[in-house]
Amino acid sequence: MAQQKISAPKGVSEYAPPRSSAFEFVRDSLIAPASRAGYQLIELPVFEDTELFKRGVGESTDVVSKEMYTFEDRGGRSITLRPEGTAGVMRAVIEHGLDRGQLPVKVWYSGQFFRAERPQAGRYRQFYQVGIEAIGLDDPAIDAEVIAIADAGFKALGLKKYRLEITSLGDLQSRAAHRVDLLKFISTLELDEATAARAAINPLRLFDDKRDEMKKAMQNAPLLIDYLTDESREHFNRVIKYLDALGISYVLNPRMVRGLDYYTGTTFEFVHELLGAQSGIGGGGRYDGLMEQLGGQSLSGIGFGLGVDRALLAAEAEGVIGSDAFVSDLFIIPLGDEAKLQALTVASALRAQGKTVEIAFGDRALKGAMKGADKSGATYVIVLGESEISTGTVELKEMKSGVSTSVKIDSLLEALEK
RNA sequence: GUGGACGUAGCUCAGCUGGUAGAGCACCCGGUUGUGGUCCGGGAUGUCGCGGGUUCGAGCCCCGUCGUUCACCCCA
Repeated sequence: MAQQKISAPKGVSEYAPPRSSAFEFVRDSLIAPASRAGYQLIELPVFEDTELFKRGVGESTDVVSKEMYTFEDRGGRSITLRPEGTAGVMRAVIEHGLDRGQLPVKVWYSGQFFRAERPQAGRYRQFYQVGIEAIGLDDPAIDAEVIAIADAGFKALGLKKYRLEITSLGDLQSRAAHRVDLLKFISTLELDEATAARAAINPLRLFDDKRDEMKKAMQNAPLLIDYLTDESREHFNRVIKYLDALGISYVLNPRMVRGLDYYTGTTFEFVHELLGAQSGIGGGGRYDGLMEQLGGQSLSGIGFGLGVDRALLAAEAEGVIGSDAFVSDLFIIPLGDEAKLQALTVASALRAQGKTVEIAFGDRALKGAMKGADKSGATYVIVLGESEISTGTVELKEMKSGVSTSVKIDSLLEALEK
């Protein structure tokens, strides 16, 4: 009796072969530059105390107020599936006293995150991000380095059609001054109910409105960048100077808005041109008050998160995804029971030496097995039957040329390495 | 969360004004006994997303539901 099929929960992204190898390539390419810059892996739980995100990310944010997967565990604790990476990293850094050692603390992470949004292409309820955090250094040079690492990841992937947008959100003083004038400006606007509600929660949000009439209305709104304190301005100017020196191109976007409360100072976003509405492939910035907010010492920090799913979509859209499909070195076709045993032995020995070896089990006809070998893209094929076993010699066939040479089974390794 | 589009074999899709489903690709087998890619021949496959309704009769019409997708929103 056929049972009813069970399908994946709504809106999750998952990757099966052969696309999974593209996913793997994207994920690894994006994060590789981090370890080359001395960042070390930090592996964290996917669920945390709900309070961590409320306090870290901010209760007024959409992410926390309406997009979290929160539930009570069996001990009555409120648990939340992590919607982003930074808060968890800060929690762990404080908990393990990493900030008591040499600064900055430099870590990278990779994994899945969860947000209960309405799904569409590039926006999933479970999605993948890689990211880094550099904690405990105010130097604008680290800002530039962090941005350069993200940019290097996208470049390593082969992406071209994206841009880096950058601005500074300034410090508390800068934002307070700006907020007063911005609210004054907004009060002169006629807003519909939903928009007014958004403005009440975070007036900066109005800069993000996609509607033309709103864009026009906000044309003359006071910009935060014009309210930076001398210190914030100087910091930002130096970041820009370093980026120029690094040859990293960027667009200044003083209207950029970020959805997480902890951002301060340098803030940036990578936007891809071919992705439609979900075009942000990465973003990050400083979060100078976060650690203290979470009960740690008062250290600054900066980091980014890159969307692996979206970067994959972008790579596919640009047609730059490398065709590094799985290919084995040797494909063994055993004929008969005795040969299977022999094939297993030979394969184990070669695999122990680092060779990728596949065996055609299942007693397929030789023709079918050869077809399988061909499809697998294997470099070499051997047929293992009675005569081969008794003579200890096989015909090593190179699939591409069709040429085969006699090789002793014992010297297969050397033959493969030629 | 709001509004719109779509949902037919593993994949891409066709199916005229309602009459109980097809193509290409992929897959499997064979073309004389142990060597692939081309070619030729043959073959399997669908509760037409799901549930109701209208009708003598629905893949085609109506309602609901689930999923995907586009925009808003949000952001990776």
